[in-house]
Amino acid sequence: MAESLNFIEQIVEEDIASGKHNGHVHTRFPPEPNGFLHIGHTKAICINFETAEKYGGITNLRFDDTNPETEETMYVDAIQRDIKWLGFDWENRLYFASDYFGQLYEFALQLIKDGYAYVDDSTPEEIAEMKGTPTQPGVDSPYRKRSVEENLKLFQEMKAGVFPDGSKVLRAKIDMSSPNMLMRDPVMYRIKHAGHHRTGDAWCIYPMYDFAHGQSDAIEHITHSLCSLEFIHHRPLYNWFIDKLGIYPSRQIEFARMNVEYMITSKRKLLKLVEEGLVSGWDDARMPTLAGMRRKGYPPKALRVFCDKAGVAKRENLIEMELLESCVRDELNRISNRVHVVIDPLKVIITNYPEGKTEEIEAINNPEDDNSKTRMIPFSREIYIEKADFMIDPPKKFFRMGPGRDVRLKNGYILHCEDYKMNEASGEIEEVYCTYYENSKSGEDTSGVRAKGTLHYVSIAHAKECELRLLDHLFTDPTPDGHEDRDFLDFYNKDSMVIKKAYMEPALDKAKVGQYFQFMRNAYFTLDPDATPDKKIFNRTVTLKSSWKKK
RNA sequence: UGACCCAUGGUGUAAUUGGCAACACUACGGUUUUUGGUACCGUCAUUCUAGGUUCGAGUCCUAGUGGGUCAACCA
Repeated sequence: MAESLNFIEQIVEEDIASGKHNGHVHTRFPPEPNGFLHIGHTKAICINFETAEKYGGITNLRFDDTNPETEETMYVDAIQRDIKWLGFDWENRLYFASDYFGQLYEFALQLIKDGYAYVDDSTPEEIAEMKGTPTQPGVDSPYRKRSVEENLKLFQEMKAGVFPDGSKVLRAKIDMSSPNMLMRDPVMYRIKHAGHHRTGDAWCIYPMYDFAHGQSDAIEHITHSLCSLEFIHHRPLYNWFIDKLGIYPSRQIEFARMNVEYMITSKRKLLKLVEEGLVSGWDDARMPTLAGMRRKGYPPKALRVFCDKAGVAKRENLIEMELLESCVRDELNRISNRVHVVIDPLKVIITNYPEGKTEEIEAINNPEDDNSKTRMIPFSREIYIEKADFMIDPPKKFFRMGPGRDVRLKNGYILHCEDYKMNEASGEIEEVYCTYYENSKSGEDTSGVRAKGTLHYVSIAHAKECELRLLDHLFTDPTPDGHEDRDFLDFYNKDSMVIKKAYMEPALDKAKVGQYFQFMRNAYFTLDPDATPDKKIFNRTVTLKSSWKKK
């Protein structure tokens, strides 16, 4: 049973088989530090780290920090924290493209000397004009024929800071009539008198992506440079620079980026959500960022499995949210402790239970875990159950509480519903009266009573209040930025976070950030960092599946 | 009036490289259950179209059709 390989793995295996790079596999993840990592990056991180690991190779973390105007140290820190949280390790191989500015400058000098680059004084508009269109060839810049000596002198002066921003650029001399727009003398260096987050004011010229990325790959001896499909047109240029410079032949391979329903990955749009206050920040639990998903309660393992299951290919794709949620539930089912929390309380009085009496009932924290510990749940005469778990006139398939019915309390007794009190004016049920079967306690049930349904509850006297943040899709449309005539904000889901008060069992008082809980029969939750010792706040990660449907 | 990439169920990915279309998610049935959860079982496709090569085509060839990408001193 040969396990099937994705197309990248096939290429890697062919390379290993042919002895290329002595069978070494060395990848890199190259984020630009101008935003938080999101679900799309997660995919790229997994592909880069996992393919290297699969073939005994290693992966570098390299910040592509060639644009001083948008990049910040804060993002550098956040990005590292997020990758570590996912569980990947770049060990001591943390690099910055800015570390190579000196080397890159030398490379540029080399190309100028070899007649492959020239300084252009044209304005951005003129350069765009001369570039032509996809269907019309471009024309040569009047500065294209400058001598090597003049180019060398001007480029050195650019570096020395004698020219203002935007007055000159260094361009590769390739082919202005190439059908590939990127080969029409692409800009290699531009002048920016701006402070850089790492190099400060040491430089006033900065390399463009195309003259930094491939060269950085080569410097680091990256064997397989895995990137998303939109860079496919850059590959000829990537190879052109490697060829003309005679440097390490890294190979660029493109895969289709992963799109997920109800999520957007445009940094510009994500930043807009933050800046307009539609979310509380990059780590808002509704954001498709790693920081946001962590806060929402998605376990890192679930995210990794999700990316693996989504697969790797070159075709456009839109992954259903259900697959992500399935992965999250699967992991959470395995690792989370079960607890009792009542959200919409209905008071139940157990009339034959002694007033003032309290019992502690032992409950298993996680039945899916053989090593699971237990905890004690208080039980007393007055409890809360969910409003939805009681009906005056229930249909036949309703297995919960109703007048005259028996129902099991999870980690408790079997109750027999005797009566209820209804508010005549509102029609709302205010209290329910039950009796309990004394010999029906969980674990030592000798009553012989068979109850079809099982409810969760909290003892009113022992329950504590907490706040729940019921999270839902940030957008009401699966592809909010996929409509030409509509702005993505038109689909902002106003109900993406609903705040509710709830009653929790006392054990939850010790909940910590990073722990996962299953609020039984309801959903998975995790503690939000906004919580204080006095006020517990839980984020709803994902609901439990339910085959019970109200008509 | 160009170049490049892509095309398999509702979704995503497979198919030993020419040999009866598989897996996962969803949906819908059912079994088990002190969570209407979990687990388990079952059901759901004439591989974009038309020709061609072949004993045999999702895989190869030709021509279409459809979708995506490329014209930032962003990455």
